[in-house]
Amino acid sequence: MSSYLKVAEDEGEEPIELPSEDDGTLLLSTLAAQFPGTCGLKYRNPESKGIRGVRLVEGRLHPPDEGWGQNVYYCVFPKENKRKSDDHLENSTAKTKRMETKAKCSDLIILGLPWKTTEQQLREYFESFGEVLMAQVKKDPKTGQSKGFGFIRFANHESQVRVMSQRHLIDGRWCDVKVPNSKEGAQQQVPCKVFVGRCTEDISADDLREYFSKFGEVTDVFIPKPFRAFAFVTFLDPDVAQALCGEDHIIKQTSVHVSEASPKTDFNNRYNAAMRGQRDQKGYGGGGYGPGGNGAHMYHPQQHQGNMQGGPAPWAQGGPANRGNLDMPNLQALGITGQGTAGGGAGGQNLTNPLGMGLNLSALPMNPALVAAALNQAGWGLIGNLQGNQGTGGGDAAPPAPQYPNSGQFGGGQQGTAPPQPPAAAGGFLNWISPGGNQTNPETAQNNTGQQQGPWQQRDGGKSQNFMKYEKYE
DNA sequence: GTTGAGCGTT
Repeated sequence: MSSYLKVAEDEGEEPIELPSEDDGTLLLSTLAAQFPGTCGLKYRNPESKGIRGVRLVEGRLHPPDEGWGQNVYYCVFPKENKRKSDDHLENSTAKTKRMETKAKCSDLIILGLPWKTTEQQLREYFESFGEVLMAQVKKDPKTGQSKGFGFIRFANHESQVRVMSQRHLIDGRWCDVKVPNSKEGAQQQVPCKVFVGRCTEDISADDLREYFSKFGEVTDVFIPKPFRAFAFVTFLDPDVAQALCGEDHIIKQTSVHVSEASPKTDFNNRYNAAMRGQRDQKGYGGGGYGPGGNGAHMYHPQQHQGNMQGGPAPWAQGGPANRGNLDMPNLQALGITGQGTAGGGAGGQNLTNPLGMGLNLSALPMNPALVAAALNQAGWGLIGNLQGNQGTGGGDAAPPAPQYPNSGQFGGGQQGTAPPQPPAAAGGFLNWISPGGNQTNPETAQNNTGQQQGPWQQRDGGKSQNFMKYEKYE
């Protein structure tokens, strides 16, 4: 049984009660679900009056010796520390940091916003990830009704990268953040997402997440409703996703088949079919990840060069890449659209990856040190989890004791059935948490109830045919 | 029953 501890964003703020795991620890992911961007906890020691930090090991926050007690714990945000530590960064970190600040930000689209979320709320939510230059909620000009999506722009690219690599619980709904379609070269390439076919109805999102977590951190599971015998699983690391493609896996005694997740519109499918086998002539900056780049498998061999100077890094050996031999990060999906100007003159770069040697994001899950450097400010707790997950290396090595960074749902098993929709509590974020501390797992809610979809069905009326923007590719 | 929902008056 989990107990609850009080956590507030800062002193003077109202605490939220968060559930601890059976072992008494608090998952950083549980914390981050309520306080995005948090990297740790601190509290004021009642005896010494001093501020104490909470031990964080592999994504789990450990209670003080005397237990969580009635203390109110406060979130630690990376930005707070940044100013002080900036000048004392180790070289490698400092370099990474400089590079990151050179990468340009682009607008990001936020999909799935609650109708009631305002621009101010949107801004406030994302400010915990970094300076927000712009926040918009798109509305019907006549009625003022939100269209359920919006845009933000960060000042720092690191914030953008961070925000794009996870989903966001905003006002009780899970929202996706992506580079908008309208941005050049922003097609989702090198999918972190795989298609899982031949699913049976008794395979839940949790089952999929649990099963696939042994290969790498799973950032999302999507099961279309009504049941259609397939699902999508998204990994943090595109290498992991790629490596699994083509394989059969047995989940709950069912053989499921993993393959590439293809773009979802009819147009895109037609487009892919048309482009397959052709060389990409334009629009994809050197070819590669574009649907027409290299046949069904979107990796372009040349693109390895940028990352492969002198061969793979030792820590990469035997990693998931071993099965797919794929080293390119999902740069574009992370919003690195080719505008960056990473310093240094390493060879082997190419047009598609101007950041080349600098920011090998695909390495993140396998190289905690680089993770630490690249996501330094984030804290994230990924670090511990990634360390755990890298055990996938060596091909058939026994999976590490799995960490489940995103939920706490495994600690508690099938905890709670979510309400069909979070209550539209009045005002403010997080009010959907019932006062009794009766938290549900919104992710489970979204993926398992099949009803959470809320306003989505009504949003488009099935008339979205925004194909015009693709004309340039024909 | 093997491909998902949503993309910007500037």
